[in-house]
Amino acid sequence: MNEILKSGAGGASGRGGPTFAPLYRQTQALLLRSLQQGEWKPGEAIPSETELAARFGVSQGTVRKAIDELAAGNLLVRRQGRGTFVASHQEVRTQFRFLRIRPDEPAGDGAPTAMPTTSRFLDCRRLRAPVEVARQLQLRTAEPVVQIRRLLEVDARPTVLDEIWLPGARFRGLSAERLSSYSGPLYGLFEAEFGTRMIRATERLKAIAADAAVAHELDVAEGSPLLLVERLTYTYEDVPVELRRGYSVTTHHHYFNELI
Amino acid sequence: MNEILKSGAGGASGRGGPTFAPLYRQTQALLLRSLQQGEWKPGEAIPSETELAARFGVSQGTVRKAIDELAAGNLLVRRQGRGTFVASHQEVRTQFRFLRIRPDEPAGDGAPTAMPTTSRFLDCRRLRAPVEVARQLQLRTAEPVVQIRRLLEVDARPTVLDEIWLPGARFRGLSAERLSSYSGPLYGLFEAEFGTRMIRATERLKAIAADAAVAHELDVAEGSPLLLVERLTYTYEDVPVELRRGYSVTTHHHYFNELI
DNA sequence: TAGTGGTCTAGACCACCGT
DNA sequence: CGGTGGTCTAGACCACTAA
Repeated sequence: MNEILKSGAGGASGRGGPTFAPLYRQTQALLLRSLQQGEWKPGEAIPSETELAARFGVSQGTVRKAIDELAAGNLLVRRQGRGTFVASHQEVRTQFRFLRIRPDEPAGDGAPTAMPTTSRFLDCRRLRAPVEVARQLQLRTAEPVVQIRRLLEVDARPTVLDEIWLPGARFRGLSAERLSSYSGPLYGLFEAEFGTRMIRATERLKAIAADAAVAHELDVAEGSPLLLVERLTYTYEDVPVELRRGYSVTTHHHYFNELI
Repeated sequence: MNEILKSGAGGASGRGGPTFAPLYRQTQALLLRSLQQGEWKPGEAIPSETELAARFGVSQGTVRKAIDELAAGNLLVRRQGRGTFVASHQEVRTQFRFLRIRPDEPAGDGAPTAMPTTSRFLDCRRLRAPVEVARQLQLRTAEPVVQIRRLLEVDARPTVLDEIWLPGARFRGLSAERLSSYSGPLYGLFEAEFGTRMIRATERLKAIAADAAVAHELDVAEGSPLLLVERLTYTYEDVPVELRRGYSVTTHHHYFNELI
């Protein structure tokens, strides 16, 4: 199981020839491979820094730097005195990393404390991917996809109508029953049941006028301004695995963002 | 000019008594103080790591870690072989850190290449702070503030109407002439002419219906859905120094965000 | 008490930059 | 070439956690 690092591995430079990646990046790549292959599952501890240093034949400091960056990217979580763990969407800390809709009043800038959110599934169907969905998910048109629609109620108000598209091949057993029998974050289900961990996402926001169908679901007047959040979510190696369109009522809520 | 660090300085713990901050955090605090006091101006190089290590009486590795975090927070910029520089809003890299509106089509996820943006100033007035503005800027109601209104045109389309509020005391000589005679990013002017550097910002986004006045400026129909971006910008030590309300037309543009 | 991550050091060497 | 940041190491000690 030991891996040997040599100068001369991986890395890509600007022009032509391949360059040499620093040891800590090679170490990082090996860790990423193990994570992707599921050697350690979400929530589990990875080996200690000393152990990894021995395995990879580098110093502890080098392993440390490799882990540092993975922890910064929310792939790993360090806990002093306990170890380093594979991040999981089932944990509370990670809960609000991807949900940026907040009630207007209470919390200042920090994460909302106990925001009573319930998710109601409307339907879950298997379809052939429309052109635009296929393009964004990097599938061929008409490849099988799963479409989920659900309503998020925050503070007992219907607030977000989500329309979620997933590659059919990757989410084979996904069904309406499976969804409604599961409580907890959707991404938690995905990582536990389908081995697909959402790593990062890009979002595009627009203001649009509610059409009749959406207005009805959200209990607002047709033509009301809605916040449209289009999200593309990626798993390891920058593979897009979820397209999501969220239609949000922002009369008592807002989308929160921090620029650093 | 030398500073001596001892165990026992700064830092705040959960309960009661003060705790000891690690050396690299104390170093960071000293660097921050120098930055805030303008010992090194935006765009200038700070002393080398070795030099700082000697000045603060710590090892180079400790200075390095202190700088690492400041660089991660975009306060400093490292350039291999050249030195470490105070970040500046006058540079091109920093340009799009705070402007998240992008044209729909061209660029993928990367920063837009040569997005033709022109800023037209509508007015610049000195007023007494309305309640809500005062609250957010942590001023007393009716304290003097500067209000700037401007129109951003992207790709020759009127796209964002900005309404900017600044504390009057901090921006004393700011006037319409000063603004129109200055080309370049607003934050560049603020840091160069008023010694106030914008460090981070929080934004709250909503979808709203355009009222008559805003609709007229943006050349859209009254009631059209607009993206409202309310930004609170902070300088050193988390002091809020700018409140901005941006009304964006998102028919051909969107607000881009990345979740990590 | 043993094991983990967190801090700190000193020193070596490399990669890059300007002169 | 000299100076800068970037990498890597080995070892010491601290702080926290769990058994």
